[in-house]
Amino acid sequence: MPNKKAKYITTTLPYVNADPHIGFGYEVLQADVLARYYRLLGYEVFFNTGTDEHGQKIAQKADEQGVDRQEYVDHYANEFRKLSSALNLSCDNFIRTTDEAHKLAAQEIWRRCAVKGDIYKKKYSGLYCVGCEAFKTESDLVDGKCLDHNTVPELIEEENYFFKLSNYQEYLEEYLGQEGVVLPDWRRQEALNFVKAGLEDFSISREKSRLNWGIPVPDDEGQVMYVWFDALTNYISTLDWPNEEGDFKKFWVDGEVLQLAGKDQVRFQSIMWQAMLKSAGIKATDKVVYHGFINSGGQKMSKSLGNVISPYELIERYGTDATRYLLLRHVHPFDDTDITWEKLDEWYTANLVNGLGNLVARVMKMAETHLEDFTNNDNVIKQHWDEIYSNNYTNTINEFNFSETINVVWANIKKFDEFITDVEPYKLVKTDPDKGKENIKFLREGLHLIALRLKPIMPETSRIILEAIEENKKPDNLFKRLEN
RNA sequence: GUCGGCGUAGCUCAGUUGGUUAGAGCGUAGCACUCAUAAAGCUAAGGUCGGAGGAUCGUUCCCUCCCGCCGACACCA
Repeated sequence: MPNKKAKYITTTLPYVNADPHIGFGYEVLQADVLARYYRLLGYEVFFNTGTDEHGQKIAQKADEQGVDRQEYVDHYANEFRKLSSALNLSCDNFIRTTDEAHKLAAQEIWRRCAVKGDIYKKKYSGLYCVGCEAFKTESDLVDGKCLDHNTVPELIEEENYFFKLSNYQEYLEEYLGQEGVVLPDWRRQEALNFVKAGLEDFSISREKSRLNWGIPVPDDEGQVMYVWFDALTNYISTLDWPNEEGDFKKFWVDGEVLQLAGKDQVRFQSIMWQAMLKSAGIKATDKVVYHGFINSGGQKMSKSLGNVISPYELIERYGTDATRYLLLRHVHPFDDTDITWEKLDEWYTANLVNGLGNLVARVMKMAETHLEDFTNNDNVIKQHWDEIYSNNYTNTINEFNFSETINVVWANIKKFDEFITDVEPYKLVKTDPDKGKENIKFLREGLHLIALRLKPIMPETSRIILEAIEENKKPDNLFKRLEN
């Protein structure tokens, strides 16, 4: 399929100071569905994810645990890598910000911004809490004291590098003025308002004496980059930038660049990162899609509340594809969503066990019993290819409304269940074998359509169904009934 | 405080460029079927579309005010 723009898709990189969060699991699944879907349509795709491993909090955590910092991040990077395979992600690269190539890229983008005149050194004074080893803002303090340590922070002067975000006010207003660069659109308006209110320069380095777990600032022994400056660069270092040819050219420059992120990321992804790119003379991101947060029992998930639902727990209880289904269908693509084990169980049973699983069982049982074998219907599929991936199915994916996309598939399932009750092919096949078989064949083709549509969403389930159709054999139950 | 969003069946949400009986899925109750994972199908119950006022022949859908919830208003990755 010629002349199709390549597609670049990336998630944000989770900060490795905790176990994988379900919200990140959702984000990475969104990316995976898009990647698989675009590949299915013949696009060249680069799907990036990875881990963000520098910074104060990580150094602190590692030190607290008495673990070597590199070992600490190695451990967590591995945990996140495992999540990728546990969710059956089809990512093309898993980047770590401690990778050597990434470090060089971060330093190169720094240099380019510096050459442009957008980086300068400035004395910065702030309230520094020794206990936290961090600067505090007035809003962090209660009665002038640090909440965590109940101490009054010291006023400390530090010289840091700053990025001239103020240079990009006009540019960002123009960039954010374009419909489509941020989704949902009201977040774009928020970002635009933020920019219009006036932009201050941002500190992008820390004194090495205070924090040394970071990428060294080029040509300055005394400073390391502040994490976010380093981390944002991953989106292009993963494409082997600063090599301007190859993947970078194909996917970033000539391709369509899509980023996925949580709603707390707007300032970083759509403002700072876009200014950095502009400064370094690199094309802007085409679109950033922001999802909401996942809560549980009406509250933010937290260890102290004991309401944390982790992606691994979901996978353990329901399996990989069911977890993909549950998150992609029942988490709202843009707004916050509340989930509980009770609801998850309900959705699992109603839609997967009684819905998809049962339909596959009843159709394939009839096919196995009454049809001789599989008749290759590749031609039929080819004929209907556009139809299968069209209309609401495609429209909703293009709007990143995966929940609606899956609704389309489940509407198909409902239709076929109704058809079976209505036509009763299992009876018909006894009184009028030809007609009965014709109907069963029709159902099997319907299943084929459903399996194709499930490909990006539940790849393994899709594969099993397609295989069953090919072998004309009822497969083992797709989804086990929950015990209690 | 300023700006923005939301409040629709028990739950999660869709919807209306204002027009006869307001929708879906899940859940609940009943009927009925047996190909299937005691599943699927049909039917029903269940809503003053947050509240009050206004403009309109007419509004859940427009305007004003009020109540409630949420988000943005910069150094937390």
